[in-house]
Amino acid sequence: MEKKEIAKSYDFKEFEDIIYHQWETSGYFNPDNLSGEPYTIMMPPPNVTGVLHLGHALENSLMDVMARYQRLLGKKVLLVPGTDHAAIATQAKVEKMLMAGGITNPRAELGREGLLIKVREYAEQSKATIISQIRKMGTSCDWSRLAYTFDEVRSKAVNEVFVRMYNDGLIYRGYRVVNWSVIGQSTCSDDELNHVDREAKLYTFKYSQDFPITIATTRPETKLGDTAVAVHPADERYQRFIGQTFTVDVGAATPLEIKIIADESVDPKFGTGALGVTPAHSMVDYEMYVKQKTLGTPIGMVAVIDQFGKMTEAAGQEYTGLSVLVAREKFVGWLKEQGLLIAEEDITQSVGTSDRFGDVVESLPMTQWFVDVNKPIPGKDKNIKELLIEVLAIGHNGDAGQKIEVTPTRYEKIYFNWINQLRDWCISRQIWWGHRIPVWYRGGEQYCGLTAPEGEGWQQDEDTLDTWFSSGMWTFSTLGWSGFEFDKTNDLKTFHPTSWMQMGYEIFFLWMIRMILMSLYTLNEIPFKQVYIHGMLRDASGKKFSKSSGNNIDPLEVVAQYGTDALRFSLLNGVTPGNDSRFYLEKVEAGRNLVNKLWNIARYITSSGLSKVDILSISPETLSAADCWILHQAAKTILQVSRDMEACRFSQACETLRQFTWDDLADWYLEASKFEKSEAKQIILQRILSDLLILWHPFMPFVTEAIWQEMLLQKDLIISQWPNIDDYKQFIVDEKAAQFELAKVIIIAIRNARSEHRVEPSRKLEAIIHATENKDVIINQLEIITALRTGLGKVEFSEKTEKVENAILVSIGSIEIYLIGAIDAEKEKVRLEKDLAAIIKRKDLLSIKLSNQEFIAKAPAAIIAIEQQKLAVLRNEQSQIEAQLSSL
RNA sequence: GGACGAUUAGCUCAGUUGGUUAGAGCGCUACAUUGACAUUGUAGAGGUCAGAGGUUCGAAUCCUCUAUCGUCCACCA
Repeated sequence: MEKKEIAKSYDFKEFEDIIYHQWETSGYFNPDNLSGEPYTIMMPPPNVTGVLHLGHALENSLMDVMARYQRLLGKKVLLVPGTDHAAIATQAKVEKMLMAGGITNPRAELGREGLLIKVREYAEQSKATIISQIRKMGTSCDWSRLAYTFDEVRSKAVNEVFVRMYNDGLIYRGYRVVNWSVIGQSTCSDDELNHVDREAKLYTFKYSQDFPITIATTRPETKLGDTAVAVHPADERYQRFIGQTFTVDVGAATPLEIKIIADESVDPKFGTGALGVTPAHSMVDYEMYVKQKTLGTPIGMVAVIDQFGKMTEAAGQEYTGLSVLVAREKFVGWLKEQGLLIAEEDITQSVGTSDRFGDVVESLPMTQWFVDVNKPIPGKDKNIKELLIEVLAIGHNGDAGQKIEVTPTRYEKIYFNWINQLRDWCISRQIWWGHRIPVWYRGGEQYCGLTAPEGEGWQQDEDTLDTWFSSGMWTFSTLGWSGFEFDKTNDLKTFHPTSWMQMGYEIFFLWMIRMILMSLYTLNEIPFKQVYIHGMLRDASGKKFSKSSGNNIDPLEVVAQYGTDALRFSLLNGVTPGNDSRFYLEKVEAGRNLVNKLWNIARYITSSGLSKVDILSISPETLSAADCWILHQAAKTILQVSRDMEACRFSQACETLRQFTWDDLADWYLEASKFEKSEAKQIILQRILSDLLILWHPFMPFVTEAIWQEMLLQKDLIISQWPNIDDYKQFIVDEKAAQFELAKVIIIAIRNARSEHRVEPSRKLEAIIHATENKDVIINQLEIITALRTGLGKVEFSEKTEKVENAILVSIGSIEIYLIGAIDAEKEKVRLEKDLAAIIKRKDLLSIKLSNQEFIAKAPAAIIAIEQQKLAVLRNEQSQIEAQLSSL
């Protein structure tokens, strides 16, 4: 057979783009061309705010590892790629760029349509970049199903769900206190806030000389809108005032009516133990306001700050139009003049800032749209909160088959904790980039529908929806769901609920909860069966990657230098679910070295031509100890890796594979095969290589595919079959495999001894165990120890063997070791005698090691059996769930 | 204040549900070198598994407490 010259090292540049193109055109990324049980993963859609970073590279690696593994198991795998329009994030980014370009107020100068054109241009450009980057990572996604949260199908789905929820009374419009970004001119949800510590002054004062209670505040200007003072109900100092109302004039438009109320949440030990209540400008105070209202003892609400961060007329003539900071000084000045200010103290305060715009958010009462999480869903007699708890606790409607599993499980605890404090979700945003709220107004009329109502004079709501409203629908909007008539698309029936979802813990609640909520509400199905939480990537010193710290690394640059496989390996190896990991180039280098090692193993194995005979045609009796051992190691590896993959222990799987590839295969078996050549060895090597490529393929798709095609001359690695150990089983003979383990120990001991005696080792001193054939060999460690100690009868030397030149045969017990590569056999013999003498001196070490061998000697078949059982358990559990699901 | 992590070799981290002698990668030291591979090979040094108690035949692993670091949530009016 004619063979072409294979390069000495793997050149990824020569293969990656070509191979990706092959995959794409092969059609195997598209499950329509595959058969088997469906397996679905929806790519968490990257925001169209720019280019992909290493975090995305990690996500792509994770989802692709799983997708490729499942495909090799023979499943109909769907991995849907997509992008997210990321409402606020994208608009904020474009506005910043426009402002940097000289447009001081983009919204005012460009208008709604004008600004949207700019944002759209930017988004489209980002999308193109992102998509090319995903390709570069080797992600095996179905490009024919590419989705975008803001495209036509997805937008239709958004409107459809909004209208349904509106009609079910789950979406309502209300006047409530919300987080407001003055710079962004928009609301922010609680989850979009970052809490930062800053210096503040705590002022202690009284509203008036005759007011009985002293209060403290860091926001004196808001006190112009106070309507109550709250104290702890058990606080003896203030109990007698509870229920009373005082009228005080602090300069606001109308004198303040301050009612003394009792509230458990007041800490009697903090400050004066009394709290001035400003319902309009504090979330906590607003909640007291609501509580008082339900109790039938309402208090007032006065907004003194407007949406531009300026004081309103309600704050009084002197304050109207002032910024909050100026108003604060003015009010403090007034308190001083009046002798009402009692103390002023520096404290550190934690304030909420807008995630996207960076300014400190104001709490303002506004009319906004909300999703009610406490109202029972019509026809389900459970509210959203209860549903959210149910799916993780016992499964949807108590069905264990509809239970969501989270890896690692500790996140489940955090989830429940979080759901308990879930408040109504504010879904309206005062920005323009996003799905516009499908509600129209005319006079006092309000209409909600998919399209504008008939008739003149209807005005659509100006606001857009929170970006998570659309990404919450991602698991099914990507499958073409967009309303009643599409409810039962084939894709939806086949691929939903999806099988596996992975996300970073930083968006665990933000996104996961919304996906569950949307899917349960819309389809009455869980969105996914398993969630895998990954940690954040940090730089070598443990810092977060960010633009501001200038430590950003472009994944494409790493790929250009080391190749995609090396990068993927470095991202997956040494990383455990839910934990942060550090990224540094040495790790990528290690990956590259491994990739190259694999390439060279393959090069060596295939260099003498390919055998056409299959492993099954070998008769087990003809195998040497080394053959038997490597087949056993291979079988064990296959089982362990399979188990690790089932349990999402990707790092562990990498480690197991690396160990087998480098230590077992390259360093021992391949070396042994150099001087114990046999036809069987070639067949075994070829078979192991072939299976090894399949095992590695999810982690390093390119190099495995390159070897598969270039050296094994085969096609379609991507849909080949995950190795099965049944073919290996018949070759696993405990005694033989154990003999090789034992030989390894002896060889290492000899090497040690050489090294201790500073004996120059001959060039390439290698050794191999040769099982005595046609004899029942029983490993008797005592026999061996005795032989080594005494150097008597059973240790023999011979000058040469028939098979290899310059080799010395040493027989120890029933084991024969060939020491290979000796230049001078006579000299070598003398050395070896010395070495053996040294070993005998170190008998403690040796005997310990040999006693360890005793364990291994019994193990091989038993280990295989145990591993196989464990894997079966893992897979069985899953197939039981599948069975339950399909029976519904 | 509440919750959740982490603490293992010089560095970065594994450790599969308690099991014989605690592992890997990188780094370091010594040695080797023409045919699979220097993106290499062989060997070596290096650990009181944060600390203290407890459970157990047996603990890095389970329980309690302490210390240090980190993250999230709530919050200081």
